[in-house]
Amino acid sequence: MRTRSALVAAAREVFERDGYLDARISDISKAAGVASGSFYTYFDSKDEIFAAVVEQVREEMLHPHVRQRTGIDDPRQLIAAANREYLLSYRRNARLMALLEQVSQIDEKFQAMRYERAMAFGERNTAMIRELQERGEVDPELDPWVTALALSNMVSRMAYTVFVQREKITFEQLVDTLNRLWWNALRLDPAG
Amino acid sequence: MRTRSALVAAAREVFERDGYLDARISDISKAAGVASGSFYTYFDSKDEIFAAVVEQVREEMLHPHVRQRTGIDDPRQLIAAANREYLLSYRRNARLMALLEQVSQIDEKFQAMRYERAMAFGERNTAMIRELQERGEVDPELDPWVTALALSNMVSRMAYTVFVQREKITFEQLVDTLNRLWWNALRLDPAG
Amino acid sequence: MRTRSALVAAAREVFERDGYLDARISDISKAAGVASGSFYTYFDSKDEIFAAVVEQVREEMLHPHVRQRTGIDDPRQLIAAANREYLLSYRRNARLMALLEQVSQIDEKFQAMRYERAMAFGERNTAMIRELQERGEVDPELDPWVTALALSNMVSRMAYTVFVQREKITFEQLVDTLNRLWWNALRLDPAG
Amino acid sequence: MRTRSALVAAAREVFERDGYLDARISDISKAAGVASGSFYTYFDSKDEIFAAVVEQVREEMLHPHVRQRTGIDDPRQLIAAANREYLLSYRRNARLMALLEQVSQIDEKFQAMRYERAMAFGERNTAMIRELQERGEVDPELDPWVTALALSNMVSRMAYTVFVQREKITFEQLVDTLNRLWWNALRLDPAG
DNA sequence: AATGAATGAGCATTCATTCAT
DNA sequence: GATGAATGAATGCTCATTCAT
Repeated sequence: MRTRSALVAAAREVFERDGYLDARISDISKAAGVASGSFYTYFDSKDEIFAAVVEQVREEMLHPHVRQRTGIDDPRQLIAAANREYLLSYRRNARLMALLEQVSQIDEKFQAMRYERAMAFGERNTAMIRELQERGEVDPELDPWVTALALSNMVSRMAYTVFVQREKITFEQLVDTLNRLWWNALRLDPAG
Repeated sequence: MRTRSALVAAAREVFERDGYLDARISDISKAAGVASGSFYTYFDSKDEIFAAVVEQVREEMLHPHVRQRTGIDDPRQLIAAANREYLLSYRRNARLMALLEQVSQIDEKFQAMRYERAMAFGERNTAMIRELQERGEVDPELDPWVTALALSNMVSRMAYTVFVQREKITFEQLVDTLNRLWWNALRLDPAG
Repeated sequence: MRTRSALVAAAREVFERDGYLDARISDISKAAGVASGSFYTYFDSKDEIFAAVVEQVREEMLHPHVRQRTGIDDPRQLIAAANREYLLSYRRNARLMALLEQVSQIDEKFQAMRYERAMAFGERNTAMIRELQERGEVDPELDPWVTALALSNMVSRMAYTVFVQREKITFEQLVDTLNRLWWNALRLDPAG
Repeated sequence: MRTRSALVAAAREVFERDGYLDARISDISKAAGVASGSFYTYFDSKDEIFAAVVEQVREEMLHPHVRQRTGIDDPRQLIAAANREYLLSYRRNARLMALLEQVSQIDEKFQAMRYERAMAFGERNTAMIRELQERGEVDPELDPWVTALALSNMVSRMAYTVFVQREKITFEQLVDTLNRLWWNALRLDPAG
């Protein structure tokens, strides 16, 4: 099992350093300090170990930051909190997020994974928007599903632009603007 | 020159069918009905012929749609027109846009190309937003540059979601929601 | 015919610049300012045009320097004159001689050519040595044929060492030493 | 290591049979009875394995023939012994010497190698000639360095002529004539 | 005779995967 | 389980040669 862990850790390093395509299985084994053949005791292919890397990171991201919704009730503050959390997490794992973006363009399996993740986000937000519309706090003309997807995409794409492509925008500038855009877009009154 | 055209046409076919990575140069030659060596009379590498495909499509996109801004003055209508035009164009070339997205994750040269294109869009919109802020028609709290990038990203990402990932959203639903989100986000009053 | 001449001249340039192996037929045509296909109107292959280059140089070497033995009778002076002439000619055409050396290692046809040339030289010298032995002026213990070959090889190899490999030896130093070595080797008395 | 040895042995065979240029790496692998890819476990290129072949032969040539100078003091005998030893060794490895000659005309790396070897020989002989001149046993008019190079070249070139080009000269005839030519050339008196 | 685009055989090289130890 | 040498399929690229114009 130590070998397996070493391989996953090494794989993350190598993937982040060389990119998915240029990462050779022999490089991963070498970085893990094991023989090239040992790779196949635990994984069958490059995409399988990549999945393991992603899985490991997902666990890391969940464990220490299990923020149960801390009783925030104001929708504006709720949105702001969610955006900040997402952006912090993205920044923390920027290299891996870049990698995921890359791999999802190369391997269909991961394209599906990313898609599902986006949909999950979307659904959660859809529910929120719909509820707020029913409460009369949000522009009733907006289609909740399309709106949820669009705003989520806006945030994730900006995270990519700033943290991966290194567009020179400060973190606070980014969060602040995205929050305002969400609020405005939904016509969430500050009075809310 | 007939050979060159045949190669570019064949390349587009093969790229759209197999993806950039799986497209073999020999396949392109074969699809063009020329000898494998003929490829190298016109191109030096796969990315060079891909650039030619992109260039050709860009020309196609410019020619018949040279819409000089037809005297639209209302910012809401201006935004709506731009969104519609962009989405129509994206839908028309969806396969190629998907390809560009893929290749820009694989080849740094195209990553740069896409980045520059995004920046150009962004700058145009930044200027518009700044002007509208000065006229008092747009939320003055928004940072023009971050806002422009965010909203552009929102639109292009939704185009990808709908036309490439085939998320089931109708064209009118999409344009309509994106327009509203732009207007709301900027706090552009319907009154103009 | 102008095309043929242009090709031969261009071939010499290209061969001397790039070496036999790296010289491409298309380069020769380009250097001659003719289409690549035109090469085949006059030559069938690289070694054929190389033969033409060699032939042309051979003609150049004969024409202006037709030194009939100008009544030299002293064997020592005869040898000295032959050595000097050979070395001057070698120096004048050093690049081509290097090329010949190279090509004779690559193409059997030219190996045979060089061999025959060496034999011709050898035979002339064999006759001379035999005659001098009969006159009692040369060491009678020496085998005329082996001696002739050995001394010829000594001179031609030193020409290569000095004019091609650029070993730092002055021309006069070279001629002088080789002359003495010939004379000594044959035990040709200065008294004549 | 068995594979490496098999490759070097096979390479020597293939090189001697086909010549350096026509030897394909796949042929060498095939002759060694290993997969084509295995070649690259041990060598990076054709010239690298050629260097290994040369190295191996050099070792073979050194081991069994470590002739410490057996107290020969007479310069004539010393020269005779050196010539005989050189010619025997050349004859024993004639095919490889021919190959070296060929490759040194093709690959600059080996040209340099051959040149250095010739210089080493030359320097040893230069020292000997200078010493004999000081002792008054050798013609003082000869330049020691040019003489050493010339006589060395004479011997090595004759070895090539006889053992590679198969000029019909018996071994004893060859050694004997070359010895006399050395002695005469230096004016080394039989009296010692 | 001249052109030069088109041809396609030929070979080096990489690297995921296997398997005897 | 671990090893790592051996495997061999797969493909890009060059360039001498042809031939329709």
